[in-house]
Amino acid sequence: MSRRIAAKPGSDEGHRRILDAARGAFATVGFEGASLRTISAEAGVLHTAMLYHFNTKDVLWRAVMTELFEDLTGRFARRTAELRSAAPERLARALVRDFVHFCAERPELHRIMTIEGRANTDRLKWIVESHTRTLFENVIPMVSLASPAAAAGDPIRLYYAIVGVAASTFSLAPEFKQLSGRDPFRPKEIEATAAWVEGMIFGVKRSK
Amino acid sequence: MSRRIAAKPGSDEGHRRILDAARGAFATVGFEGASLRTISAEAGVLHTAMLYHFNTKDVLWRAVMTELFEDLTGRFARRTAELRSAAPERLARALVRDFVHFCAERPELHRIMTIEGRANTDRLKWIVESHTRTLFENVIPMVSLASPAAAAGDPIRLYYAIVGVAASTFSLAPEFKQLSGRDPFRPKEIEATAAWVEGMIFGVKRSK
DNA sequence: AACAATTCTGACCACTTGGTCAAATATCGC
DNA sequence: GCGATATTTGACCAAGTGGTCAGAATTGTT
Repeated sequence: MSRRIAAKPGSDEGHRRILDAARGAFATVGFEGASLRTISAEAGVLHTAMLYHFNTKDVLWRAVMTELFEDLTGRFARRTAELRSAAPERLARALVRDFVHFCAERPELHRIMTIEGRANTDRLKWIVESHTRTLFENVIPMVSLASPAAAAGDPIRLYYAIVGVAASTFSLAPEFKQLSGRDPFRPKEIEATAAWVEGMIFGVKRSK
Repeated sequence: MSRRIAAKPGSDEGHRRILDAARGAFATVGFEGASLRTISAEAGVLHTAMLYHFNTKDVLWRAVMTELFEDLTGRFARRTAELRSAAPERLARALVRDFVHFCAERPELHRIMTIEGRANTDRLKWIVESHTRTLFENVIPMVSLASPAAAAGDPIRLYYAIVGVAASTFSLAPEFKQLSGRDPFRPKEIEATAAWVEGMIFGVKRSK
């Protein structure tokens, strides 16, 4: 009956609900735009209780980002293990599709990245050095290995092209909907996005 | 000697300086994140003087957006007039290059669009109906006309692919710099961006 | 039942937010 | 010069900001 979120000490249900709310807020209005009280209210918590769990707004933001990136890298790691002995192109195509589905399921990562990427803040420095760079250096070579055309180009540009095309319809879903009348999160649209990215990287679509 | 920005009544130098400051603020921290006082300070004005010129924050934001879009559509109109009797592909390529250069000169448009596109606000509705839709319907057909591959695909997806690839390195310049050590605004990089977009739309690069 | 550790509450702080308003000042046509 | 108009100022407002803190409530352990 009480509004408290974590019945037992040590339970991290409180953390989870706060993280969920914070992720959404940071993704739509950015770090500065999100208010601790708004986030707390949506998590069913007083903002002071939240400051007890995460000492500052900054710590909360870092927790959100770490969780998001670990989800993505986890998916990549599992897929890489699964297709360890497959052809490079099969792995690369699978990773690209995984990424598109991740962007559809969790558009918040790209949304936050496109907010934080536009100003030289401590947050940007932290996120690039502790997450983006590793991801970039681990995944892009696999794609380049599988696509001669991609390998011939600029890896950094390949990275931004993939991310941009894979994520933007989800990241800008409200605009996409208003402009086209279509819902980018419908399975058909997600598949179309994946096909588009695959086509951009590997050229002609592989039949079947 | 005084801090006042408009010596003569009717002079719109005040408007211009305020618009410049507001554009930068809205582009980096978004509508909610930007504060009238911060904008005013950078324009060398009291926030109350600015509220005299633009009645509300909303009006100021709309003024910024209108100016940005009119710049872009103006460039497109001039180019279309210039190449009225040229081959469709030449016009389409020129428009794409114009767009890349616009994104490099004025990354604020894309930055603001990627902030506003993620939530269903009155601002998004207004901007799509009064600017984005017209632009989309006027320019994309020209590209589709010139590129069979592009015409075969989904116009909306073509639009998002072009915008994403053309603008993201500029829009996320700080991240791009930190990740690659390169400056996306250098002429060589701008040219590389244009070449990438052209290649994506028209396939193989046309030799000289 | 008593204990300490954990978790939650609510009052409070200094500061910033968008916006109003009356009064002061600057500029113009005359 | 004068009067009218355009512009700028600074005091002010209610509301919201991130954060602190002392105390209350809840918990697992004994």
